[in-house]
Formats: sequence, C-alpha cells, structure tokens
Amino acid sequence: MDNRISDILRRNRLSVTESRQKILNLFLSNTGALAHADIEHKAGERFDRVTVYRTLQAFVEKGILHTIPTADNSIKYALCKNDCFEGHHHDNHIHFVCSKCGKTECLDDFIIPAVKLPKNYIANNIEIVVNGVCNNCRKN
Amino acid sequence: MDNRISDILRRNRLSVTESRQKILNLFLSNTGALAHADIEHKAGERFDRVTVYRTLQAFVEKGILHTIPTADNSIKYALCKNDCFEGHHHDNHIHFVCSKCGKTECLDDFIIPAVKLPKNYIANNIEIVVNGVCNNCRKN
DNA sequence: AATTATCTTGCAACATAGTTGCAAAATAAT
DNA sequence: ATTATTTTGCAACTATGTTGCAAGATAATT
Repeated sequence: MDNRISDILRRNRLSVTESRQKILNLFLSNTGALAHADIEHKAGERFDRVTVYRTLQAFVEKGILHTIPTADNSIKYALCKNDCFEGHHHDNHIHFVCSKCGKTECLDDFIIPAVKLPKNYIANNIEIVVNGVCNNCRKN
Repeated sequence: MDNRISDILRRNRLSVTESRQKILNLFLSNTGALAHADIEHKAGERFDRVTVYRTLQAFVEKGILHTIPTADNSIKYALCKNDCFEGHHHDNHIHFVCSKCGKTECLDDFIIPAVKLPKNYIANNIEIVVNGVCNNCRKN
C-alpha cells in the first residue's frame, strides 16, 4: 500500500493497521465525502461495522477527516486539508451536495460569507451546506 | 385546549386529535426547536414513539414544522412562519445553536447571504447553522 | 343524533444505526 | 525475540426509525 498513507497515520500517532490503511485509501482515491455505509459495503471489501465506527472516530479526532452534517440526518466524512491537528478543525469551507449524482464535496476555496446575527450573539462556527446541481451533472 | 391549535390543524386538513393538539402546543408554547426525544419524554406526558414520528412527519409535510439539520446528527423541528403550505417550504433563515444552553432557534429576520460557488454550479437550497453563544447565555 | 366511512392511534414485530466489554490478534517498543 | 500496548472482531446491548394491522377516535352523511 501507498507510503503516503502510512506516513499520515504515523504522523498522527496511530498504529499502522490494514483497516486504517484501506479506509484512509478510500478517501484519498475518492473525490467527495463518504458515509459510514459507503465504507462498510465498499466493493470488494467487507469491514467490520465496529472497526469502521472506531476508525472514522479516530480519524476525526486526529484531524484527518471532518464530518459534514446533511439534511437527511446522515453524517458524511471528508478529508481535511493540511491544517487540522488533534481535533482542532479549521474547515471553514462550504459543502455542496449535488441532488443529481448525490455526491458531497468540499468547496475548499469558497470561503464562508459573513453572517449577520442578532445583537450580542457570538458565532463560533458556521456550517453551510448548499444543495444543488454540480458542474458535471449540469452538462449531462 | 387552545382554539388556535385546532384551527391550524383544520386549516391543514388534519383531523383534530389529542396527540396532535398536545404536540403542536409544545411548539407554540416553546421558543426554540425540539427534537423527537424532547417530545416523547416531555414532563407529564408520555406519547407513543410511533405517534410522535407520524405526527412530526405530517406536520412537516403540511408545512407546519420544518426540520433543522444538526452537526450531531439529530434532527430538530421548529415552527414555520406563515407561508409554508403543503410541503413547499420557504424557510430561508439562519439557524442558531447555543453551545451553552443547547437551544436551537430560528433567526427568522436574518437572511441567508449570497454564497459564491464554482462555475456552472447551481444552488437550490442553502442551509446555514451557526454555533455560538446566544444573548441570554452571554449575560450570565 | 345515529350510522357509516375515513383517519389515527398504539401495539407488536421488525430493520437499521451506534455503543461497550472483552479475549484474541496485530502492531510497536524494548 | 520478547514484552507491552493497541487494535480488531465478535457478542450483546441500546437507541432510533419503520411497517402492518386491529381497535379506537374523528369526520361525513343521512
């Protein structure tokens, strides 16, 4: 398996195991976010449910993945870019869900706009999920 | 029970039943959003789980309530203002979750800002959930 | 107001999602 | 190579959500 993958695991002080390598690989070789179920029944693979839960949890804690809330109440996971360490996430980007192909992607270069709040309200974190049609599906 | 409540139900072509009246009353006499669990184990009441699910579903379909996605993967429900009919929702407002008191509220007068998207992407719906501290908790 | 038709409730049974404890296996440290 | 630590996978469990159906409640009809 790819060297880059074990490097990421080691850098985050996680033992390099087969499941972790395979699951991390799914994210690296995939655009878009994945849900727990996507991973559990991935073509050609069969991961134990519990292992998937624990692996995703560990990856989120370490800042390798971040979660994306969706309207239909299913959590999706996506790779964090560079600077999330030890659970201090800085994923201030917009998430886009295409209603045609169903893919969820991180729009990393599209910054969260300023949001007006009532007096004395303090914002710590702003989640934006845009639902629509992506470039690819628009053309077809 | 309040006349206003049976009026709302009748206006939406729903039979006026005890559970529906009581559950709708919870929303009318409560600021903030409620989750399924909040309703099921409401002080002094015990609603059947299935009834709560079906009631919430019916209310959302009719446009009496709308759902709010949350980061922790639990759906919350809140009253729609006036103009949602027959499932055509127009709740283009920001949702605010206070990390101190845990309350979720609809900021009805705070409009969703324009969001920049990549070329050829089309936005149909934009969900914004702001996490922070509300006015009330800030003062205490 | 009584009867009939329609809708809603609540139970049972089931399906899916997520968690915990623990012994065996794998990885890391010595 | 041996020991210590971590991770895995199974079983058992809790929580969450769904469906079918008979009994009960509400609405419509006469």
